[in-house]
Formats: sequence, structure tokens, C-alpha cells
Amino acid sequence: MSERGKSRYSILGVLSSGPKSGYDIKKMTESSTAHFWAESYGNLYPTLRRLESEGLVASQLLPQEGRPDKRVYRLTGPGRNAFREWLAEPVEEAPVRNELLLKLFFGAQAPIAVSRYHLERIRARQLELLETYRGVERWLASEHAGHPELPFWLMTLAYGRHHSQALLDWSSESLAGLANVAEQKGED
Amino acid sequence: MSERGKSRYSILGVLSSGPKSGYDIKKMTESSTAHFWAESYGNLYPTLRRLESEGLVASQLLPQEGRPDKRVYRLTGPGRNAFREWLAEPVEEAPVRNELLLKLFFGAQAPIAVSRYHLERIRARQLELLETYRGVERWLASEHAGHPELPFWLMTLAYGRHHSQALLDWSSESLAGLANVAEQKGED
DNA sequence: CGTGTCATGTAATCAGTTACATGATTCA
DNA sequence: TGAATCATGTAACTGATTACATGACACG
Repeated sequence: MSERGKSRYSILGVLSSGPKSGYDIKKMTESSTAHFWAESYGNLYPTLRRLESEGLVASQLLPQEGRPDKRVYRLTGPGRNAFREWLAEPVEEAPVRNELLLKLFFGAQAPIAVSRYHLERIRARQLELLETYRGVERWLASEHAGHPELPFWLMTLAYGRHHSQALLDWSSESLAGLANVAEQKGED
Repeated sequence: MSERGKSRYSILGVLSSGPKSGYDIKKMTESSTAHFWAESYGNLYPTLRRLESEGLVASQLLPQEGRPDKRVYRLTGPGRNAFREWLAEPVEEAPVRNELLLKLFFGAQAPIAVSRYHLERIRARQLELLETYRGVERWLASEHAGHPELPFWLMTLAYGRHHSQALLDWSSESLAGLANVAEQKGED
């Protein structure tokens, strides 16, 4: 089991850079960890409550005018410790489920055009992603130059870059392979 | 939503090569799609029942001596159609959750040795995986040479190869980056 | 006047894992 | 004698998504 029951840590992590409301946390994850970690409100708010009941965070209601009151959460001592401990624990392997590979695995049961379609779609998607990563990388380097956390942020971006590039190479290679299969079958 | 509610299709897919019991299906997925799709008994058996009640598969109880009776499922016409339709549908993007990246993202909050540890572990893991893939590739090519589905099976293996190689490159690069950070901080 | 932002939350639902339960047979 | 294989299933639990509900203000 991995990536399960870990929502708490993404929240504690975001709070480690200062107190935030649930709404703020959502915003932050959307603009920073979005491409490898997402949270929904339906999970976020109940989890914050649970964390508070466990003493890992503490909250304060901030009355506001003109806009809804906000409940601001901050990390407690035990919360910070729990987070640090989790950081050092080995990463658990996640159960994999890849729908694209499942479809390709059974690709012989459909016209070749079907598999080609899936591969072309993923190819296009990786090109998009690579563009996005490049943009974020430039933005980070200019906006947060010298920030002590920058090297770590760039590392997660580099992951995305390598990953997308690999899928790009793989899909091109596979499309070429498909063309051969189609030729032999006289399909297409 | 992706890779969710898709268990049914992995089952239908496996059944498309002939009737099988729940136990057989588990075995087959373990030896073929294991590295991108896993099923647990707790999910498999109830799903088979559901598929039967929907008319996508039909079952027959086979009494056996010396060993437990088995219930053998086979694909029905509607089942085969449902599977083919799903094959052609575009792959949905899955919500991503990557614990390793989450830990690295917050890496500045722990000693550098922590991040190094995570990277070294994943590096070692990819080396193992690459070995496994190579072995399976050789086995497939010799054992199933000429099989019409072989090109598709090899495609999924190639995915694994590209993916692992990318993570390998990325982790090496990141470890080098970490060494620089450590130097500047005088840590290590 | 409609859309987007700010802001919090609940309820219904879903998918899936883990652990448990049973029990004969075969093999080392 | 103990473990592995064959074989099917249920129950408890967990984690998370989606949709729903509310409501003021700002901006074009």
C-alpha cells in the first residue's frame, strides 16, 4: 500500500511553510504539487479535522468581512515531528494500474487503428506536458532563484521531464512497431 | 477517473483467451499483466459474480475429485462486445499520487541523507526491474515466437523498460544535484 | 446579469485491500 | 510435519471522489 493514507502528510507538508486555511492548502497544492499529488475538498476538510483531533495541527477561526470566515490551521510540535518522521521512512511501492497498457496488451483483439489511436493520444499528451514542465521550470528559476528549497522542487520537475520523454520515445517506437504489424497483416 | 472500475475489463480480457476460473484468472494476471495491473481475490470473485448477473460472462460449476470444485467462467457475446467497446474508448487520465516525489518535494526539511536514501533506493529498484524485464522479454521471444499477440505484449514490456531507464537516469542526475547542495551547505 | 473567487463543509457512493474462514492433497 | 497448491468466498475497513448545499462580493 502506498499513496494511500498519505493525504495527511501532503497537508502537513504544505502547512510546514506557515499557517493556512483548507482553501489555501488546496490552492497551493494545485499550483505546486498538482502534477504528482492532488487533493479534493471532500478529502481535505475531513482530514484537517482529524489531524486537529490528533493534535498534529491546531486551528483558529478568523472572522472576515465581505467574505466567508476562514479557519486557519497551523502545524503543532507533534505535527512537525510526525512529518519529519514520515519524510525519513522508506517509500512504499504502490499497486500499479495502467489502463493504457491494459488496452495495448489486448490490442490484438481490435483493429490496429485502435492501438495506434491510443499511442498517438499519449504522444500528444506528453508533448503538452513537456511544454508545461519547461514553462514551470523557467518560472521557478526566475521567480525563486536562490530559494533553499529550489533544488528539491526542480528535482520533481525533472522527474516529470524524464518520465514524459520516456513515454514519448516509447510511443514513437511502438507506433513504428505497429506499422510493421499492420503491413504484415495487410491492414490499414 | 481512470484505473477505477476497470477491474471488469482486465477480467473480460483474460477470459477472451478461453474459459477460466477465478483462481486461473488470478494466476494469469500474476504472470502476465502483474507489472501494470494487479487483482486481489477480494475484488476478483465479487466482480465475476457481478459480471455474470449482467450477462457479460456465464459460469459452470465443475466438480472435481481430490481438489475443490471450480467455477469456470466464459465470455458471452455481450461480454465480448463490451470488452471490444472499452478497448476503443480513450484512456482516461488517472489521478496521480507519487509518494517519492512528495518526499523529495519537501526534502529541504530533512537532512540531505534522507533524500539521498530515497533516490538510492529507487535507483536500485529500477536496476532490479530492468533485469526482470530483460528476462521476461527473452522468455517471451523464445516461448511465444510468432504468436500474433506477441508484438502487443512486447510493447507493454518496452514501456517498463523505458520507464525504468528514465527513472534510473533521473535518480542519478538528482543524486549528483544533491551532492552539490550538500557541498554548499557543508552537510554530508 | 452571469461568472468567478472566496470559503467550508456533508452525504452518497465507490472501489478496492486485508484479513479471515475452510479444507483436501501433494511434496519435501 | 509443515508448507505449498488448489479453490472460493465474505466481512470489515479504508480511502477517496463526486455532487450537493450555502452565500456574499467583485468584475466585466
